Amino acid sequence: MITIMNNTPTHTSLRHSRQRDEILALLRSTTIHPTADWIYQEMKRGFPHLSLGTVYRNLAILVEQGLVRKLESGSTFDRFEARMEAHYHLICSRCGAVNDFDLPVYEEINERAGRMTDFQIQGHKIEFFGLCSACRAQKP
Amino acid sequence: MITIMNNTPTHTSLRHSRQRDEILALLRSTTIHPTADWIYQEMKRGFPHLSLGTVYRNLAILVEQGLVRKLESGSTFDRFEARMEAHYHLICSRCGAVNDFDLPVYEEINERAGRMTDFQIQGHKIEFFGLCSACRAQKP
DNA sequence: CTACTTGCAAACTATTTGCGTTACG
DNA sequence: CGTAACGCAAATAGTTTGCAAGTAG
Repeated sequence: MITIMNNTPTHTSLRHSRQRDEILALLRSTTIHPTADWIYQEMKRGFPHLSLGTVYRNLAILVEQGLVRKLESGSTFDRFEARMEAHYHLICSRCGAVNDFDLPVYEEINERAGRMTDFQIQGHKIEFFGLCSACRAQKP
Repeated sequence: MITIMNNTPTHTSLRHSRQRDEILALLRSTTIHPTADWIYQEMKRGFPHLSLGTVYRNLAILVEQGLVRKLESGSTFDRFEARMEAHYHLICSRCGAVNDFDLPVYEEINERAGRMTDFQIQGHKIEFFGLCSACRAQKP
């Protein structure tokens, strides 16, 4: 049996750096959908001279390589995740926390939508918003 | 029959200004989901000394009054709309154009989601992305 | 060796804010 | 009149970029 790899050449270098590997490892180790600055702060222990520019540059490369996804989480700053299968998100409208939300993905909705528009639909995104349990417990 | 108006006092002034009225009128007259800068450019004809700060300040007030909604459209800039009933959006992943998309709104999905999480769900947002007809026609 | 990557610092973009003046109600 | 709203300009915040030096392959 022959397996065909979908190794679309990414036009991006195959070179690694300890910094880039660590950013990916960090993103894979958490479900909090970190910001660039969170990653930066976290990594400064191991890389005392780390630059925020390096974090942003590597995040862009990882996104381009399809290893990381950027979330425009409805805040003033972006968040990132390394969980690449389709899934939805739950966003706390008070504290901004982002959780994965494993509602079954509506695959059919793209086709259904495609029949209703001249857009060529590529996908969809669902974000639920509400109050996380911590914020629900707090005073107004 | 007594109709109870849900006139929650908005804690926002009831005062008008020609600029604010015009911003709302502009937003109500279009379906393109304008940016603050688009509104600014558009209004400069009638208000030659208009300030971008004024546009932003009024947009914030209109949002607070529930007359306008801010869309974080997945770009570096925000877009605004005055169509306030629940509806979804279609976003061109090449040119960033935002269209309304009148797929019937899944009301039930909030309750269903609520049973699956300790978040107190307030609502959801669906964005479809793809290529608009103009971009589909273009060369890569 | 030779690019790709880094750290540093400056630049950029969208948005917000302080302040003295204008104008709506 | 009093105070919300204005225009102007400076300030923020998050992100991007130019450059000289470092480093992975």
